[in-house]
This record gives sequence, C-alpha cells and structure tokens, in this order.
Amino acid sequence: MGKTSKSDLSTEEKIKEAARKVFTQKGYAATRTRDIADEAGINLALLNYYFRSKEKLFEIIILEKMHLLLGRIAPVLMDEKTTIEQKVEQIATHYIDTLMANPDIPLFVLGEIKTNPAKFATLVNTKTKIVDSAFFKQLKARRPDINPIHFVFNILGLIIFPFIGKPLLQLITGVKPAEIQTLMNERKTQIKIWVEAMLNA
Amino acid sequence: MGKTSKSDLSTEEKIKEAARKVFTQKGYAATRTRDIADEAGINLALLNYYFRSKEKLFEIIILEKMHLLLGRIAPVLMDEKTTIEQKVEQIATHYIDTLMANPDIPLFVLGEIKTNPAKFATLVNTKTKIVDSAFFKQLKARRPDINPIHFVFNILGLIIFPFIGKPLLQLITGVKPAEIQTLMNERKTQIKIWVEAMLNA
DNA sequence: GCAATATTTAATCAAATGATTAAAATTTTT
DNA sequence: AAAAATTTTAATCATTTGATTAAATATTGC
Repeated sequence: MGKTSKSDLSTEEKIKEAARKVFTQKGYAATRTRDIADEAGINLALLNYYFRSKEKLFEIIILEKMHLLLGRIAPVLMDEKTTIEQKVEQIATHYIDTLMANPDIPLFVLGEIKTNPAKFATLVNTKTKIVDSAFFKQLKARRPDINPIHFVFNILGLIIFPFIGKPLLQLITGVKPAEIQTLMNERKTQIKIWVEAMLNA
Repeated sequence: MGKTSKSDLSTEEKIKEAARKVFTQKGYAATRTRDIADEAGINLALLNYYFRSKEKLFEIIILEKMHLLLGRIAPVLMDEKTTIEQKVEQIATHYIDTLMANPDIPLFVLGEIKTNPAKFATLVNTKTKIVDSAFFKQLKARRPDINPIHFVFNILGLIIFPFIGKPLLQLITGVKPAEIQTLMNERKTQIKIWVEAMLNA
C-alpha cells in the first residue's frame, strides 16, 4: 500500500509532508493542490486518490497543527501540584521550543480558526474546560482583583506574539534572524520572571 | 466624476469601503473581486474600471491599514520629552481603541506582510529607524542588561495578541464578546502597570 | 511466472475567477 | 434640447484550479 522501502517516505507521507509545508506557509486559500503535488514530487491525481480532496487533506494538517499548538497546554494547566510559576515556565519553554521549530504555526492556526470558528468548536469543546482548571483557581486566589483571562492573554502574548510579529519587527528594526533566535531563547527564562512581576504588580 | 450627491458615498468610495471589509475579513487570496462588487452594490466590470485590477485595489487598502497600524507609533517613540511609562500608556490606549474599532487589522496586516515582506520593505524603510529612537535609548538606559527588542515584543504582544487570539480564547474559555470588550478596556490602564513591573523585574 | 491487486500517470472536465469589450444609460456641457 | 462626456452594465474571454477518468506501470500473492 505505497509503503516506504528504505531511505524515503511512503507516498502518502510525502504528500502530507508537502501539505504541511505549503498549507502552513501560504494558508488554505492561497494553496494550490498542484503546489503540494509538485512539492511532494508526485502527480496531482495521486493527491486526490489518497486524500479525496484539498479540503480533506487540509483538515488532517490543520488538526495536526492545532494539536501541536494546544495539545500540551491542558495537562499543564490542570495539574494541581505545580505552582503558577512552574506552569508558566513549563509552558514557555515548551512552546518556544516548539514554535522555533514550527514558526509558521501560530499565524496559520489562528488565521484558519478566524476563517471558520465553527469547524474547531467541536474539537476544542470535548476537552475539559480550561476555565475550571487548577491554573485558573490559582490565578483567582493570587489576584482576586484581576480577571484570570488577562493573564492567559499576557502569557500567550509574550510567548506567541514574537513569532507572529517577527516579519514586522524585522522590517521596522532591521533585526537579523540569528539575533531573533537568541532573543527567543532568552525569552524561555525571561517570560517566567516577567509574568511573576505582572502577578505582583 | 461619480461624486457623491447627498446621503451616499461616491461609487469609488463605495468600492473601497467594500474592499476594506472583504479584504480585511478574508485576506487577499480568499477574496473574490465579485464579493467586493456585490458588497459595494455595483457590477464587477466597474471595479476594474476604477481600480484596474484586484492587486491595485488591494495595495490601496493594505497600505491604508498598515498606516493605521503603524502610523502613530513612530512619533511617540521618537519623543525625547516623554518617559517610557508615558509612551507605553499613549501607545496602549491609542492602539486598543483603534483595534477595538478595527479588530481584523492585526491578523490581516501581519498575514500579508508575511506573504510578501519585500513589498513592505520600501514603505517602512523610508521612516527613521526605530532602533535609534528615544524609546530605545531610554530602554537601554533603564535595563542595560536586556535587549530593548524584548520590551517591544512584550508591549506589542500585550496590546495586539488579544485581538489575534480572541477566536481561540473564545473557543477554549467560552468567554463572551461583551466580556472581551470589558477586558480590552481594562487593558488600556493595566498594560502600563504590567510593563512597568516587567521593567523593574 | 502469472494473475490479481495496488500504484502512478497523462489527458481532460467543469466550475470559478480576474479581466475585457462594446453597447446602453446617465449626467454634464453648451 | 442636442451633443459630448461620463458612468454603468451584460455578455464574454482566457486562465486557473479542484477533481475525475481510463489507461499504463509496478507490486504482490500464489
């Protein structure tokens, strides 16, 4: 069934790999199925043979990427045994590592969620509500005067925004990719400190 | 020349208004010129008569939106007479007001910059480099141990990310639009406090 | 080795889409 | 009001694009 022989991937996996690249780079609407086929080194009909349609292939990829962006967050937030600071550190280091390896994901996922929120509603709703998590309880105990969602915005903004704003910041500051890489690594330790400072402010 | 008579706009302005709505909502690739024409209540040929092509019309709109997103930032950062805190407060209040009225802009502009950074290079480069601004000097004096770009990321992340992450946060927290509006207003005063705390951390 | 099955391709289709054209309708000028 | 200029439209093109089909090629089971 098109299995891999030695060095290279199966055809199905080659197509998925190409789809990951093209979809995350250009988004659903700007992606041509022919681009994916070319990138995978196969014919267009083969793509439809394996995945039936552009839409079906896209759903596989976007769900995969959503899982990459969200899958790790729930268990950390639910953990009753770790402190706020430990949760922030875990999330920051994990996400910055993940996003350095997959810098296109935030804009891709957030863009597609905005395009079609209904499609993702079911996917996310199955999970336990984050509003009832240990993290939310801890935040409410620590700062009863501030809506916990503020800190969720703050933490995600500190982690994710640099990856979304990178092209703009390169434009307006002229910062080089190598320097950005250094900055991202610094943020893995700094964000914990900054969030702590905000919690005490 | 198709000027407005009384209550309604000129045809040219009706098309631009429709283009603003459709382009910012769906992005360049997903936008159909027919959608813009329908939204404007005019025929498709008229759109090309006035603006020559989809691409030309798009450039007018995206430059307009980029100006809205960036135009106000440079003068604030250059001002030698205001403190860091005053600059942050000015930028936060101005941007949150602007983005509450135009919530689609960040994802739209950042997405299109990423698609074609070269197109915006010239536009942004004409301005004085922000790296040489009073704001950067002040940040370096205040925290010589931290790259000022970190704080630019932090401030823009705190301001802009909530607008980009809103659909996701609605999905995972179930927060209602009205509550988000309240949160956004709270952030106009909180961000200044949080940034100050981060600067002292 | 040969038949059955699975994989791959070239050619083609139908619909969508950006753009043009030539004519009709409207407005402006005189 | 007639002529000229402008504005608007319906019809149509050429290309792009997602998808299908039927035939060719390769692989697998016996």
